[in-house]
Amino acid sequence: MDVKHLCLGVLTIKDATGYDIKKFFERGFRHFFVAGYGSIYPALAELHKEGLVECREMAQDKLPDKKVYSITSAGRAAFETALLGTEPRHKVRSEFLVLMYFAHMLPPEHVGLLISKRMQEMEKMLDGLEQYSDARESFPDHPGIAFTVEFGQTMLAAAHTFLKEHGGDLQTSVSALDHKVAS
Amino acid sequence: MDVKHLCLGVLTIKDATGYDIKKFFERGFRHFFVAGYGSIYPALAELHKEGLVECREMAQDKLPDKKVYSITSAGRAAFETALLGTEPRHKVRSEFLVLMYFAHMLPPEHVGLLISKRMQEMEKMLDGLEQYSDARESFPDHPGIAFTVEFGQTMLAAAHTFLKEHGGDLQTSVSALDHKVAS
DNA sequence: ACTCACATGTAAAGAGTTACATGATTTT
DNA sequence: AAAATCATGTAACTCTTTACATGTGAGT
Repeated sequence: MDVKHLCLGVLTIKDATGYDIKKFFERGFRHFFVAGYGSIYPALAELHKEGLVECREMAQDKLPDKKVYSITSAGRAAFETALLGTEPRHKVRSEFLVLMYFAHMLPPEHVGLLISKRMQEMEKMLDGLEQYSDARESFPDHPGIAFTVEFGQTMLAAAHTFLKEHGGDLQTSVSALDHKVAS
Repeated sequence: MDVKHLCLGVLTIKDATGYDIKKFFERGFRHFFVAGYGSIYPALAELHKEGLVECREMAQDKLPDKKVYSITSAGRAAFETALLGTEPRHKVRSEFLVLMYFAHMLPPEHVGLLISKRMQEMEKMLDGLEQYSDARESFPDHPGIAFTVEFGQTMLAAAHTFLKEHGGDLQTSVSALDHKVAS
């Protein structure tokens, strides 16, 4: 399941331009999949070459032409096959937690700053997901959308609470160590 | 913060072979950083070339020679610098959640299977973290270890609970859609 | 003045994964 | 008999990230 297939997946929901797809990613699944233009545009070009999507070019006033892609029936079939063969991985790569792991090697204030920054990011993501709070009604035949949104909300809330409750303690411990080293 | 720097980080805690480092990764930070031999061994070779680690070769009976690495003072300094310059990213890439997002395109039993598999994996990871339940006492000058372990336990528990409480609903919704399509 | 939204793309570099290659010992 | 543990490494492949390249219009 790479960016190419995910684009195909988005196109099963609605027609879209590369730009739209990026937006869609950012809103709906930023918390579990990230993709930039550098991978989306080449993916769409390839899908087109393979006949899995069609493309209508639309001229615009004072703006570059829009390329609206739609999925073909071959594309839909390919996506379904890909889904069935996808290994259900779930990988986290957190430089933030690496930093927390080695917090004892950082200035205590830096630790505090990192934690509050991370909390802010989480709040931003939670705000983004809030826009999907009506997913159950808006997408009655896509129950997975509400499911993943609620999953994301649950995870983000749990992480946020953890940092709020234990972040201070970590900073305190690091400070204490600092003083010991200094003495 | 790449595998190279993380290896350096592990070596600030204790001397280790490439094999040991992999073990260490698996136990202590599997929930937020993954690395295989294919990235660890080349990383150690480079660190050695750069003088950031030293290496003692130890012959063994009936087993290949062991290469035990230790960090040098230059290595320690390099790691501290790297830490201070590390962007606190936290990225999730979940094919599992992609599958859940598109659950309506999968056979309902498949959805159920995916969820229970994922829950089992989580249980395994929780078991792994349990071995670190005494981290606060075992590593009194590394408070970040207990912090990240508890963070991981919190996240895994929250995810597990979510799947337990809502996984069935998703499967039910998908089943209902299936019948509608069939009719 | 500056930043955000709209809109598409390329190219090089960087990083990690997977598969390959080898092989004895211990546990199940 | 099979699987896991111990132990090291290479090479090709795949994929993504980052930086570059260009430009208008609207809002603050």
